[in-house]
Amino acid sequence: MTGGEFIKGTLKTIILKLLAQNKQMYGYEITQRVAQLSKDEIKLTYGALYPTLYKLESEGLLITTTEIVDNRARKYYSLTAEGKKLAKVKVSELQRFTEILSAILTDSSKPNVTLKAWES
Amino acid sequence: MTGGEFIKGTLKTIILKLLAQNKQMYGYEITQRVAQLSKDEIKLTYGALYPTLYKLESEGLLITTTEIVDNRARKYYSLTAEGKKLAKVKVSELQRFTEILSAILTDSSKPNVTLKAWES
DNA sequence: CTTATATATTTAAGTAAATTATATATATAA
DNA sequence: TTATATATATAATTTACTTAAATATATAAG
Repeated sequence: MTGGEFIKGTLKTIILKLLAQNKQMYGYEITQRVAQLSKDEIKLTYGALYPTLYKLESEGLLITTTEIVDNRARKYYSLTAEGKKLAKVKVSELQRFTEILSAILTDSSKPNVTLKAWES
Repeated sequence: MTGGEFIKGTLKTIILKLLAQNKQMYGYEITQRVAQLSKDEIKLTYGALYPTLYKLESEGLLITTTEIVDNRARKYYSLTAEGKKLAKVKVSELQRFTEILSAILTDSSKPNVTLKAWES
């Protein structure tokens, strides 16, 4: 993923979220969708995307079906029941995280003089 | 950082933000402040925190001063001019990123049938 | 007085997750 | 025929964490 080093832990969850919404998507499509939703500010790299998809597959969270489109094999990914469950959990965790992060970034308060535990 | 694998690329920016706001803080204080602001949902690990502080120092983004408090050395960190500049940039980049991420996570639209570039 | 908990910093080892780069292949546009 | 778009795969490298352990002092609790 490119366009900010911030993506780091979030790729798996982003993929789960998109697949939870679309039933089936192929790799390239996922990169285009993220680009679109982010107004080109986030570009997934294939070197990150495909290994992550294989990992999710190996964990039983998604399954693949291959179709021939325009004479080329296209691999579609869709969530298993387990994948759907995890998607919900991960999406809500990440949403919570963005809220906290946002709160930290917009906070303007100063810490109180740090009291020792036994002073409080 | 613990309490979510989502932190990954964000620690440096969080530190810069807190120091931009407080002129000087010490390592332990930073962990407590993040815990407080996140209602204990994010706990920085020292293994992540201190190496990041040293890296920021080696990059000229902050300087340290040591004070003796309660008979123990305490190392205070504060931003250099360059650190302050970078803090602004990074905080606004990360804010933008959280907005995009939040948009992706809450989006409920389906992609159009993917048009080929030459079809659009 | 001994133990547990809190305060405070440091650093090594291991792992996970990305980036970068490369390879392969077909289709359409210029 | 060259460039760009579509599409997947994977190796090598780098970065950034987690986990764990070491060190040291202070206060609280029993």
